[in-house]
Amino acid sequence: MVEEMSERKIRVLKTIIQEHILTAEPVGSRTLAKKYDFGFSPATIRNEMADLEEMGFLEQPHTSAGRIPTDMGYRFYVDSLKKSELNSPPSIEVYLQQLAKEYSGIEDVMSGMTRLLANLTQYTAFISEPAFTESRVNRIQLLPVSKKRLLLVVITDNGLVNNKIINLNKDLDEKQLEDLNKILNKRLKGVLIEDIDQEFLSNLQLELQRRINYTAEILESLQKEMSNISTKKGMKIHLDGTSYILEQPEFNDINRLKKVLRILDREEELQKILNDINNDINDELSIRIGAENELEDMENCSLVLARYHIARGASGQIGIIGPTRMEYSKVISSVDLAAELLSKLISSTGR
Amino acid sequence: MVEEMSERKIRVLKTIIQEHILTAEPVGSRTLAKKYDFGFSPATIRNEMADLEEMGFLEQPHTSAGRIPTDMGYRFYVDSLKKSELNSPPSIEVYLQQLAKEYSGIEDVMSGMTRLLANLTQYTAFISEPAFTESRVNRIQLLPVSKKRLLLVVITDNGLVNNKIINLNKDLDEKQLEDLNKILNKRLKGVLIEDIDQEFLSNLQLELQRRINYTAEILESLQKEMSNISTKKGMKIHLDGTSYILEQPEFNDINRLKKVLRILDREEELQKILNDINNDINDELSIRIGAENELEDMENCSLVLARYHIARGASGQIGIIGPTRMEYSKVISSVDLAAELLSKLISSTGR
DNA sequence: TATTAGCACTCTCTAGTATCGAGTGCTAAA
DNA sequence: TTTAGCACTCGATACTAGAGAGTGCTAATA
Repeated sequence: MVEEMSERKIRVLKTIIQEHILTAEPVGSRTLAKKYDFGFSPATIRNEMADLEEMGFLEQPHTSAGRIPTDMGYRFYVDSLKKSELNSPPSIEVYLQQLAKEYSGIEDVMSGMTRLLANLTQYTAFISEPAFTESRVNRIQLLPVSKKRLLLVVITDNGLVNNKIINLNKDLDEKQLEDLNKILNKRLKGVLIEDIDQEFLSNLQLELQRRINYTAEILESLQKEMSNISTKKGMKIHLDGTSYILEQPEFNDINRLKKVLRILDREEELQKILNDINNDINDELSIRIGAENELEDMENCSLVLARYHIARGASGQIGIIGPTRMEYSKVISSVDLAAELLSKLISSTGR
Repeated sequence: MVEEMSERKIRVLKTIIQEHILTAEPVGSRTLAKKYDFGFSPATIRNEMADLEEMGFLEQPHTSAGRIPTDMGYRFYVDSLKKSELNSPPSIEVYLQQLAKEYSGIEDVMSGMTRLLANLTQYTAFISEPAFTESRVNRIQLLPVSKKRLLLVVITDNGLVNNKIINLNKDLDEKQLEDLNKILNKRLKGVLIEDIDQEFLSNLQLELQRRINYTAEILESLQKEMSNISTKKGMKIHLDGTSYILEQPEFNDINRLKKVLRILDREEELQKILNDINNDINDELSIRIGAENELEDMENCSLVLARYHIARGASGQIGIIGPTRMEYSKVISSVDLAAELLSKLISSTGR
């Protein structure tokens, strides 16, 4: 029952998948034999196809149609792709210099890269903002915004910036604020973001209470924000090229389209998907094909994503969402390239 | 030829439009007479319909179908709606208190309100971030992020916050930075954002050069950012409920859908649309129906938007994009309510 | 024994045709 | 001025037939 995968079978399978990716139609033996110059006849291909179907790599939409790849077929294809060499990416340096001129500031780089990746691949692209894991506080600053309102700015040793408005019940004068800033910096500088938890801060509060009459609310906000940025909960996701999905013939079916767009419309949904993948592979390129995705509504989609890195520890995700029938070869090399570019763009200090 | 608009015609027209909004189908005289209890027969309605068609308020998809409203028909309907009373919105205070608890910080309030408005109306909602017109600098602060990298934070007198990373070619030490911050604050506090232009800054530079050796790049970035935030160019637009469009039967036609989604996918496109409307009406609720929109691809859509205000001058836009056949009554009152809520939520100092 | 030509069969897709029904415009009567 | 009546229009739906692409199986071939 369990057949061996002969060289010829592999060749046939790969060709079918490539042809299907190209045309979005079921692939038949006759067409295949005509278009590609195998050394054998359609009948032989038919036999191989029947075998490949039995093995689970192909399926027929209906009895008298050609074959289309199953998720398992794509999986085989993708795995064999990763081993062989991919399109060597164009020189990174060229891109880098140009991009560095166009964008400044993380926010800007992120949305710029998302767009770039979407344009490059012609699929929907996303980038999640970096989580602050293993980052240490380098500077913390409270600035007065208006009466009873402060801006909290946190800058880490690896150059990440986060800011947040804090609403208060009482007012603090300039002098108190300056004191507070001094103490906070003194006590927090060099501390790991994830270590600034409730316990840490209630100790801090004891010290503060002696000098400043009103700190509970500030520390509470501080703690909440620290936990947010270190766990990446609610972390922003940049999205671009959503409308490219519409160009894919498999999504002319409005119900399929709805499923996907509903996911893309909900940031929390995406966060959940990314976090799940986050946990099981840490560094390599991750690929989820069709039903490999936890979410049932993603069954017609594939997801290709990489992790980009900023200095020590801090990292985020960048990738593509497209139909199962996507141009994996192109997408994989593009995501790879984009991740590398993004890492360099953000980490590069003053380019 | 130019007929008078009798009371009865108005009644028929309005009823047809309401019925069409409800069903999304062409409205026929028989159905109408059966469902609504006019004092006259289908034949009379037919005559009125023929008149209304000649006057441009209705049209027939084909000879033997019922009537659907034209853009002009909707326009008449909407104008007459605005005069009569709309659904009185629910008590704002109730919402306010709840929302103020959930959100903190502008970013948060904005995306929260966008989602709220989308859920309320079941159409796509958007909010543009407030432009800094008529805002004055209250505090300006440069913070070191890493070598050759600064964070510029600008806080205005009306409580708006903006920040931006600046890349430098040289490095500044703490002392220089402190000096620079002092001088910048002294010279810029109270100045209108839009007054901080090239000329203003080149004067400033003369003064600075004496004390700090390296400022050109910083001032250049400062100027660029000031011009960005005062002209609202590239101002962020929050969007939510995009997938609600899919529920509208008129967008089962994939080509119509493509047109709209392609616009929503491009922030610049939206910015352009909003800026155009921005210019011609300043305060009241603006409504663009179908072909009234400049953009041809918006011909099947209507846009309802209001301006929200934060303290003196600073304001942004909030609204809905939906099919021409939208529930104007509900949408108008919702947008009105949302604009008011947003204004209060953002301006409220410490609620 | 592996391959292939031949052939009957299957199933989707498209075009053509008939029918139904909601809706219209027009005419003539109330 | 309104309305009942009626012939007519046209999209939507259902049905049918034929074409085409593809298959699996069998028997002949290398």
